[in-house]
Amino acid sequence: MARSSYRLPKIPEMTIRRLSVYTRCLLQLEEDGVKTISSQDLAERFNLNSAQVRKDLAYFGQFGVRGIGYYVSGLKAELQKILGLDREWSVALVGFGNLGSALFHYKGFGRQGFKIVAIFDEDPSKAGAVDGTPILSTRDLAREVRARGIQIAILAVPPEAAQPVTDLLVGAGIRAVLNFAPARLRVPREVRLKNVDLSIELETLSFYLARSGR
Amino acid sequence: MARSSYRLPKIPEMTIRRLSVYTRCLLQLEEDGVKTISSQDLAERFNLNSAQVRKDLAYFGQFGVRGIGYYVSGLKAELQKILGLDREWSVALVGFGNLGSALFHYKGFGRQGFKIVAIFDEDPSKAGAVDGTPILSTRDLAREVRARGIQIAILAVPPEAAQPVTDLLVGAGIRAVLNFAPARLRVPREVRLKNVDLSIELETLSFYLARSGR
DNA sequence: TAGATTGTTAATCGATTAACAATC
DNA sequence: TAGATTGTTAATCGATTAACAATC
Repeated sequence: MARSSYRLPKIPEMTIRRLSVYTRCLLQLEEDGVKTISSQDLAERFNLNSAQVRKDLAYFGQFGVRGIGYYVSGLKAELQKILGLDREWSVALVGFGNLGSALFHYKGFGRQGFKIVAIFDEDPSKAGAVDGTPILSTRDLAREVRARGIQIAILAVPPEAAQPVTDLLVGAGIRAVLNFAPARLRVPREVRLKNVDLSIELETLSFYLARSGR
Repeated sequence: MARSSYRLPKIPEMTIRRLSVYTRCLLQLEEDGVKTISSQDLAERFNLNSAQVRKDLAYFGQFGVRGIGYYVSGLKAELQKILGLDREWSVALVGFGNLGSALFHYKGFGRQGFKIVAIFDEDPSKAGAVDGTPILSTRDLAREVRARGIQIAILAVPPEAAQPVTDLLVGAGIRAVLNFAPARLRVPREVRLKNVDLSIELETLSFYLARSGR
């Protein structure tokens, strides 16, 4: 029952976010035919410090060549591997109202290996399929999540449904939840939960406006 | 032309985000009829340190009573004022596709004084109104933003339209932009820009899953 | 080789937490 | 008054940045 006895070193969340930003930039650079890039050059594109770029990478290994910089496609591939973007993740979209449907059609997801393999909705009249993706009943959530080996759930249900649906997902062995419902969710520690809270984003903007006067 | 000669003290962004979280909690507590709350009690609800709660508040003044804690409705009112939630902000929703429409129907916004007073879309066939909110042509963006005193824009346009639309908004004197388009935008320093980047959120989840093994 | 740029250590900066005198 | 809890200072922790030897 003992877990692996050494701990994975803790990586700052901001480092992960930057890695994700670097990766996208490298993708673009590769398309543009750029072969190598220095930490200095990469940092400047995002108003970061070049030491920070190097340190972010150093958590995971040595990817550069002294005097040269980093080979764009080599580094891109390494970062994709680190971020788990070298494989496909099976994703469930739960809730197919306005927001769910918007997220489904959002191009950015599938692009990087996140594949929505099933959509779930309470409303049985929505059952069927969109663009080849089955729309199933929330009643079958647990069974289908297991059967389809779904690892990640995107939650776009009304706030009052969020916790019950999460409990079903957790019971079915989901490993990560990206929650858009304005509700605070409880999940066991082994499940990664990430909230996208639009109110907080708007309120931080509002703070700065209120602060700088009319 | 000189700006006010003293600088506003810099408040950490994380403090603002927590203030927003506290406010929502206080709203709930008030509804539940709770009269006072201690920093300890407030902190526990979010796994924070009580000193952090007190310090967050201390940036803005002294709101507590020694031996008692904080009066829920008093503190709520103070925080709302600090966050600019004691007034209405005029918001434009730009882009009325799937995502725009989802954001429009999202309940969370209007709740706290963010009023979508106009929707803009390229497609003239969408012109008209939803729930009493006018849908206007992006061609009239600058004029309408000025005429309606719109201060905040929510961007839900395709990535390639994001920068041109932003330029129009900036030209019309917008003060803050909440960007949902997967595009890196350039705005002058006096405009607050906040990106909601769904890919980064998903990729951080993916990182942790990839990391902890299958 | 000379120039460039990495990987890494040490210095700095900023945010979180502990501790406690002030005081309700 | 005794107990509780604030506001704030000082200690700690962690993340960013500067500096530089290693090396392509």
